[in-house]
Amino acid sequence: MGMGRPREFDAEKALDQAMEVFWRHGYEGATIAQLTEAMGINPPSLYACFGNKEGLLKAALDRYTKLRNIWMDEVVAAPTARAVAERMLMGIAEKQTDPANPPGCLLVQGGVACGTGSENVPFELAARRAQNEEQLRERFIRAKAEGDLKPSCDPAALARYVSAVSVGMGVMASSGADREALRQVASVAVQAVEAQSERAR
Amino acid sequence: MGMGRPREFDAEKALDQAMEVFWRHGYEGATIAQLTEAMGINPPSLYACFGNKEGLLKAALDRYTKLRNIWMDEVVAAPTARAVAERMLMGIAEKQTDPANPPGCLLVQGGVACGTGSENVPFELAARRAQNEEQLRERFIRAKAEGDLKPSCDPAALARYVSAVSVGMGVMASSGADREALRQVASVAVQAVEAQSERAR
DNA sequence: CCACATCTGTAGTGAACACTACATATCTGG
DNA sequence: CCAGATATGTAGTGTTCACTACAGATGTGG
Repeated sequence: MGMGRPREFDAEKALDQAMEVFWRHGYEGATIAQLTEAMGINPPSLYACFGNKEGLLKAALDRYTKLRNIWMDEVVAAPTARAVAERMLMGIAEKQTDPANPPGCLLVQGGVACGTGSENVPFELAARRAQNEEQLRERFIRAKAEGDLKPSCDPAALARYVSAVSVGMGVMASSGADREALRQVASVAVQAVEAQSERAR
Repeated sequence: MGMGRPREFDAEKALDQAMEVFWRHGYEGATIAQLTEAMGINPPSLYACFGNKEGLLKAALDRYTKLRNIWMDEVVAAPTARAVAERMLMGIAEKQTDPANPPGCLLVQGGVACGTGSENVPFELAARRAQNEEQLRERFIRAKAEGDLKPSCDPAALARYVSAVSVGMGVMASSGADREALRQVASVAVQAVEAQSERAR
């Protein structure tokens, strides 16, 4: 038996375009018409490939978080907790104002609140944000074990803090804050991590 | 000539209910049916009183920011920049996990990204968030003049930072973070303000 | 008590939405 | 080259959306 007609579009290129639409308009604000237009395909191809709108979002999130996790691996490779925080927040200041992408962060812009029928979308995004927080938490636990962070420091709280700042920066970026403004926020934020550090500065 | 039939509902009570719906579902996720049901009125009454959905949102935001500004006045009345930041962020930890309201902050949950036709809603929310940042900024400028903040400190950057943290906490709250988690974030965040303070601790 | 103005409830309106039926096209295995 | 399988494009489907026409109700000024 045959294998059927092959797909005529590149699923990853299409996902990149869908990602941008969700990023700019949010899950509910993005329409199938906008998505298919950006992806260069027709609705039946979208549904055959991704199931439904939510399936498309999840596929786009998979792609987004995959790239992001690679970057996070570099972030947590920094030598100290302070350096980790600085590398992360300064990097976020760059990324969230990169003109190649919509401003802000897809994991926030995708939707913090949704209407009936899409209630789990915000949870889906929160779960992916939690992954990054978890990476930070583990890194800070190690930092504490290494004597880099003070014995009184709570690594989980510190990870939550850095995660919260990055989310806040994302919202600011999406509402027009420029790169320099975000850098300033990052710069101040890092000082809280420094305050939790053993004098290594 | 007569003055017409008087309104049968309390506009402020109705606004409180509408506020909660927007808060929980966001601007786009909230439907007129949900809003009218929560407000206890029918669509024509809503449109006669508030113009349209966006007018209703603005009225709800007016009410929300009015109450919030009263609170912010108390916040900036704290004696030092550090105390201002602590009072604000700890207060936000309480408010954003108050079971009397939906979790998070209406100025964020209302919508950080919107679809075509509602593009100005995120700007509307951002403008109201900027009001609080402005209040903080002025307070920190004063703190610097008073020698409470270091001469090297940028009050605008510090205000942006505290504002960003509060937004980040709001997103965390809406995705399930409990009061204690937010308190921990606030506690860490304050240390960055402390680092900008002249030794008054 | 009458003219006028405004509110309220019922019952819709057209438009936009996510999603799909169906005919056609393009592949593989035999 | 044929049968089975999957993709594509056209053209819809029913549903839900924000919003409103209209008729009746309830007030005030003269």
